[in-house]
Amino acid sequence: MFNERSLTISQECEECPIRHRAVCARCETDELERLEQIKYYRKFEAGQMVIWSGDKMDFVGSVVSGIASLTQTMEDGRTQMVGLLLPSDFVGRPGRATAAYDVVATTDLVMCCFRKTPFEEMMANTPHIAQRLLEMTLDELDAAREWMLVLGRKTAREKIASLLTIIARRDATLHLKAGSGIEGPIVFDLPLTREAMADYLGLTLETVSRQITALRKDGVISLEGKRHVTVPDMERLMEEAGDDSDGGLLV
Amino acid sequence: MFNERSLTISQECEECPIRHRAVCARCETDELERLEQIKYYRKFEAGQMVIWSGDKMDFVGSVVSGIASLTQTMEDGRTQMVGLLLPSDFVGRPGRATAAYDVVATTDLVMCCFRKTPFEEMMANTPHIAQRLLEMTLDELDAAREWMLVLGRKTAREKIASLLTIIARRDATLHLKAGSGIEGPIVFDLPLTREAMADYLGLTLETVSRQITALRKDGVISLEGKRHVTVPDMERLMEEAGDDSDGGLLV
DNA sequence: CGGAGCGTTGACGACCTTCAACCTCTGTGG
DNA sequence: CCACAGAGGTTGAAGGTCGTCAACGCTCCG
Repeated sequence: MFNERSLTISQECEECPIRHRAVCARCETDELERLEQIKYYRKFEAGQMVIWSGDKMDFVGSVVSGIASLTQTMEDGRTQMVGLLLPSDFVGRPGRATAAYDVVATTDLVMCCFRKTPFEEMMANTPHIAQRLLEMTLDELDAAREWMLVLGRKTAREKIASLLTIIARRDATLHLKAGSGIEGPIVFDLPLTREAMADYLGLTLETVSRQITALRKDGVISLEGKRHVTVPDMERLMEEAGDDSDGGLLV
Repeated sequence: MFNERSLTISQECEECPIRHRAVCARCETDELERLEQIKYYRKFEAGQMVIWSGDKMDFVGSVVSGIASLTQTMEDGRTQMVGLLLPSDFVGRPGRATAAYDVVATTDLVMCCFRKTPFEEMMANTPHIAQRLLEMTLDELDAAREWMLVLGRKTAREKIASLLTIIARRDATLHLKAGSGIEGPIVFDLPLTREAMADYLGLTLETVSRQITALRKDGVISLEGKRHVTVPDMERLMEEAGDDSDGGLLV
């Protein structure tokens, strides 16, 4: 296979699609210039490992495009996804030498990376970066806790509906920037295989498949192919997820 | 009942039991003096609500002694504990106006509080506080993700063993400060009711009770009363938890 | 064509929940 | 002083949800 890791991708920070949501969101022009000097891009193909748990982690970075997943694995092979990394999400922990989780490219993936030491130095004298990272970490903590409720207390059907809700909501905030209302059917593609969904939800892939079929038969969603989903009534889906229909706190 | 909230408790930061682990851990003497001016203590009795989810949250603070829990509740009453707050843990989110979770005093509780606005102002010009808060938040995120594996993939027996392991480990790091080895039996009291354990583990209280009985019958633990636990062989307990026996990353 | 990857469906059974009875301990009031 | 209620906990029986094992379909690709 062609190793794409070494590809050089040139991109100005000012035109970066994640400029205003990533760890650099609050940086001023001069700060951005310094970041620009130490950044480099890496590409991964779908399915490729980005980092192995326990390995030395000599870089940190942001997801620019594509999706990556954070997973934990037990000795006997049971695995649980503990995070879904979307564009602008941050990978790596300043101050820690080794990776705590496996990071896998779920789709083709582009990351904007910094070697750890220069980044940590910049963080020390650039409050804007540390502030933004704190904000992002607090958001992730909220998302993780939200997910604990899903894992601990929801039924298989509710779990699927919850996942679909999250993906639909994220897609909505991405696409319709203008406040074109949340009415009408919502359409999106599942970025995950049935197995990845199962790992996310603490289910087996068979149960995921069955519950998706059930939601389809009950008219909550409709499918074209395996991955293309239409949600005719978003409120209905959220009821199935067991959430308040007035929308969660998290975006 | 006697309302203990208004009690004044005087305590010097320098002599504070959580001085070196809490959000103020990195503060210099002068920074500590400023914190001392805006801090105040609050006491809660076991079972008392500290904050209701959705309520306006006009303070933040640290747990000084006792245990509090963070819980989420669904409309139909299902509840999931999403965090266990031990001494030195931080409560509240700078930058957010309302509480995202219920906070309940699980035992009698003392908190060191700051009104939110003055604290946020201090944070803005005291990097030591923001740095420490970032560190603590990253630790909490790790703990939450560890817990996602427990909730999503472990059996009831493994869940109980995991909880016991966490409590035992924490108790060990608290008590034997000198490196007196991790050999020999470990003894501690459960700070949670069976119901609270169930809420933490995503189980019913009956299942918790049955699995504790099973672990006792199998000699993994022994009990005096309902709450006093002896672990004769810590390694055995960790095997039951499904963890690597060589100890997790998290303390 | 054969195989791999992804997905669906069925049969069966284990694990856990649900519902219920009962126990112990503690504090309260007659 | 005892009765009683309530909280916390244990145990049993029955049933449902979801996991396991297996067969099969589809699409893509060498």
